[in-house]
Amino acid sequence: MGVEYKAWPFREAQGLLPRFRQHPAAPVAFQTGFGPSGLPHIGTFAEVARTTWVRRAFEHLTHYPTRQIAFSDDMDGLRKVPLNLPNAEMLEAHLGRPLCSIPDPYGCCESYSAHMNGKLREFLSHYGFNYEFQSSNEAYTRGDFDAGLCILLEREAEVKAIVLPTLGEERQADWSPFFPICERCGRVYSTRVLACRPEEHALDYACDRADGRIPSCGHRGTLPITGGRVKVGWKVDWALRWYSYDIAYEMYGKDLIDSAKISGRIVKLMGKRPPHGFYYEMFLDEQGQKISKSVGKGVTVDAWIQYASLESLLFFLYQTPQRQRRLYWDVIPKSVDDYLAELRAYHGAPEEERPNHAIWHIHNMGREVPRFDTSVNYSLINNLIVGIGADEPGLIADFLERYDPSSRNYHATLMDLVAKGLNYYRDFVLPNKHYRRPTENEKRMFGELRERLAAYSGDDEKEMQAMPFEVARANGVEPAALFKAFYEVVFGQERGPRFGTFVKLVGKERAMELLGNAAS
RNA sequence: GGGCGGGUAGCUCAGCCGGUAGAGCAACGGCCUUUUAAGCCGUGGGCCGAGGGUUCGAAUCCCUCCCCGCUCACCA
Repeated sequence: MGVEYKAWPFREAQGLLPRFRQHPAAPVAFQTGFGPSGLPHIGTFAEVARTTWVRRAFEHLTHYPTRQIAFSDDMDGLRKVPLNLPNAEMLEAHLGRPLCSIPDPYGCCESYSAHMNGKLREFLSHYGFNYEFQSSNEAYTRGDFDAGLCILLEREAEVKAIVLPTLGEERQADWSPFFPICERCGRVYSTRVLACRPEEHALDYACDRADGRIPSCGHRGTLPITGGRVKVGWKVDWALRWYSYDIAYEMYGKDLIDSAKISGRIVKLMGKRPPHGFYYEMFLDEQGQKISKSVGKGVTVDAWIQYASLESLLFFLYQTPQRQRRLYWDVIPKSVDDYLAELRAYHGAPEEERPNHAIWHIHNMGREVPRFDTSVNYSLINNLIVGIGADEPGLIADFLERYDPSSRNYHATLMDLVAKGLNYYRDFVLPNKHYRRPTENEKRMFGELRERLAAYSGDDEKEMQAMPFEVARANGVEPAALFKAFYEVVFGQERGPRFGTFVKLVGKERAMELLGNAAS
């Protein structure tokens, strides 16, 4: 191929090329992970989106078939009860059991993890991602991992040699790559491996490792390692997935860099090559803290969608994944306008340059790129909303379409921007306004202004503009003081739109209503 | 302590496969036949964290150091 694209998804895809000198026999597998102990959050969304971009870039370069797996770790045990879930007492009783064998705290699905998995699938499908869902529990039970498990059992000592040095002294004593699920009490975090029996593909264990709130039942027994009766621990589990599904690509947060290294060594030990890795930086909240998974702090996908388009979120997520960035409400307006600016620029870019644009990646490899050739943008809309203090979308749109007639060609998009701008205004601008009560003198002037407006039959901007001046002079007050009072009382801000323009825009009736309220 | 990222205008950041700095907001000034501006036009403002190196030339590449943040060292 002649062109070298420098956009990061292409750099990633290019890193993958040396693995496939020949056309691969099976679709090239890209994977994302999901921990179903909580609801899917924006990090999960970001990971799936970014992986999709790399996948598409790879397809663009090679035309090889690919697949994307969303893998859910639903065999993991519950170590502590999340704060944001109902039925905490019930969950407490199931600590240490795999998520897939704990009842749904919401009571609607067949298990805890089934609920979370359902949410994930709903979430990803709703936003149009292409992926195959894979449950860890189903994979274990079905035997997807059996071959890999047998290799791990044979080479248990070597796996230990890799993992033990990374553990604390205390854990080293009884740590094993294998976590048997106790046949009697069903817990996975209370067991301890006593002996491995590689020739029988089995191991001996004891359920006597009570830890904190996780009890043990004291049972001792022997279990085959296959068929989902035994799972493997974290880094080993990751390696096992890579091994069993021939994962070629997986990205992860920078907190997992060390884990990925360990897992890579394990998968090599098993005889396969680790996937091409890529780590991304974490998003920070307003205070510069990592966005929490369990506590509903920070921006969620659904919340973003209320204030701006999905595309603007994707645009945000596309930018510099390896740089730490703040993800907070105040980044939304800028992101929307940056996105719209890119959208305008995109159509003017030469064909061969387009794959370097975020727009190309966001809109299905440049196949479905909308147009938005108008100067209207989100900040204009927000300013307008603040300026006229109106909450009628039609009114705002009217003004915009007069302001720039070309915006009429994008009416639907415009209305969406307006609706979302109004949401943003309501939730983030309005709470910061400080309305004050008018003085008696000001009330009287508002009343007089209202009467003048009522007595006037035309709708000439200049004539209406003259009214506040007349009222102010008649009361021996500086016009500036009256304007200021008007803005502070009606808009909750020191400044506002030109009076005549404002009345013309919102209509005399509405203006009189506002003045009437202010005067009472 | 290890790993990762950042330190550029008052604030938030872009620029970083080298050619003497940009945007948005804020500030200031001006404009729409009257003093009010959602809007428009314009202005000011930065030894680009510190030092050294490579180069004709470095915010941009290399080295050292300082500061800030995140993250792993317990668990998946």
